Amino acid sequence: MHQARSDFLRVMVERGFLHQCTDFEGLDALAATNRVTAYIGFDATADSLHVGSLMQIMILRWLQKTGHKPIVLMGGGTTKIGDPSGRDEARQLLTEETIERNIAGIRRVFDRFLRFGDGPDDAIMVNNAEWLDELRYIPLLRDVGRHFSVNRMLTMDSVRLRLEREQPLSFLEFNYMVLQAYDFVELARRYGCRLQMGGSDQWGNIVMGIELGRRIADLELFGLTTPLITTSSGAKMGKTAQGAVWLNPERLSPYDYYQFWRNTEDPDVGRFLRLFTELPLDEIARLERLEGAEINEAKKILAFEATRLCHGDAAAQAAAETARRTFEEGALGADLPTLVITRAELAARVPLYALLQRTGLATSNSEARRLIQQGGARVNDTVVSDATATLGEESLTSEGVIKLSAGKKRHALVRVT
RNA sequence: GGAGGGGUGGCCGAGUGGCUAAAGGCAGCAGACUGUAAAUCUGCCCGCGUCAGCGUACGUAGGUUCGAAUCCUACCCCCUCCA
Repeated sequence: MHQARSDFLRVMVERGFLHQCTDFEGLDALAATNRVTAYIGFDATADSLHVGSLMQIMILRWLQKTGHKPIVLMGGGTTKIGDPSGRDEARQLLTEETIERNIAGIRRVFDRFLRFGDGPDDAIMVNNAEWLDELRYIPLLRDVGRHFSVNRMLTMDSVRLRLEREQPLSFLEFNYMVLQAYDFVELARRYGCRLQMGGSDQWGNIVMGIELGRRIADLELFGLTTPLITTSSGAKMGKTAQGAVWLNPERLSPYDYYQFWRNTEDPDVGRFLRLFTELPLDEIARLERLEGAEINEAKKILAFEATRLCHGDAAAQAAAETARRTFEEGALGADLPTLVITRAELAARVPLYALLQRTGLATSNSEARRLIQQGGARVNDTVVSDATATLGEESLTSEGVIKLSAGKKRHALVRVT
């Protein structure tokens, strides 16, 4: 489609990050000759981000790699109010301390992907609470509010779709786009930020920011969005059995993160390699041509590279090695989730279902029992289908552990002290 | 402020006094088939319990009944229309 002159936009196009851009040629010309400062906003509702945000993280990374300056904007101000979307009555308001902690956790994720500092192309993280907290209503209405047309706002997708579906839309939420537009202008003033990026659902908000910048500060700003990413079977990406696929190791171990990518559906492999690894495009083209069982090689590379970016080389090696030993040799991998119990407890015999529950392979004893009855539970790779079975010291392997499995893919170890 | 409609299991959504731990769908788990993929078929899917047992559950709190998700009262929340 587009021929980009700038490294940054060329990467965006070639690797599939670009969905829409407000002025492709203009931005391209700017990025080809100047260092561009760009930002993406993130909520501070959890202490980590999940793969749903990974595209956004990757474009900030590419931005930096191609010589530009990324700003990570934390929505500390907006989070304080609480996102009013949906019909969910129990949205608890986050306290200031929680938000602080969340921002700190998210910062650790970004530290893996970006280089922060004071240099011209070092990334910075800023919190919109810095300016939103101090806004005064009347001045805001006079200076900013008068540039927004309600008629226009009502036609924006985010609002229109809600109204058409007769779903509630609070005034607070209606104002989100005003605040977000204001953020962009504030970042432009403070840091010379010229570009806002985001998911395709942010298009309307981004455009509002650009218009506001032109009206109140005579700024020429740009916007760029990424496509909404789903798996080829249509599922929203980033959900798994246990919940969201988190990017920090306290929430999801590097091994599980590796497994998430390892289990990518065939048709997604090429696309994911382009988006979530930094392998050269010709190498990716080669990998995605693999067919049948051979595509598993490509999935291993995807899993390894994606894990490396997020958790570092050592963790990725360990995860890959554990996966290899567990799946290809049927042996034990050191990285598997491990439960430690005392030798005395084991000697007194422990029900299998209890161990399954305690290792996290089942969420309750009932679920563990069902698992056993359905033939999905294995002890040291032998199926055990008696729901009343107990384990004792005889189950310890020569390595001094018990390997428990739930189905073919989920494994855990029990060790004694 | 007035009138009407509604709050059911992770989500959607049936259910108007016992047969309801609650139809159906989605999501999820396991088995079969495979390539740690997809699709398909089968079983499971509140908790505790070595079965058929018990405990909780249909917005919240009470009440009526031998018996309530279903009836009554109060409260909370949501939606629509009117003012």
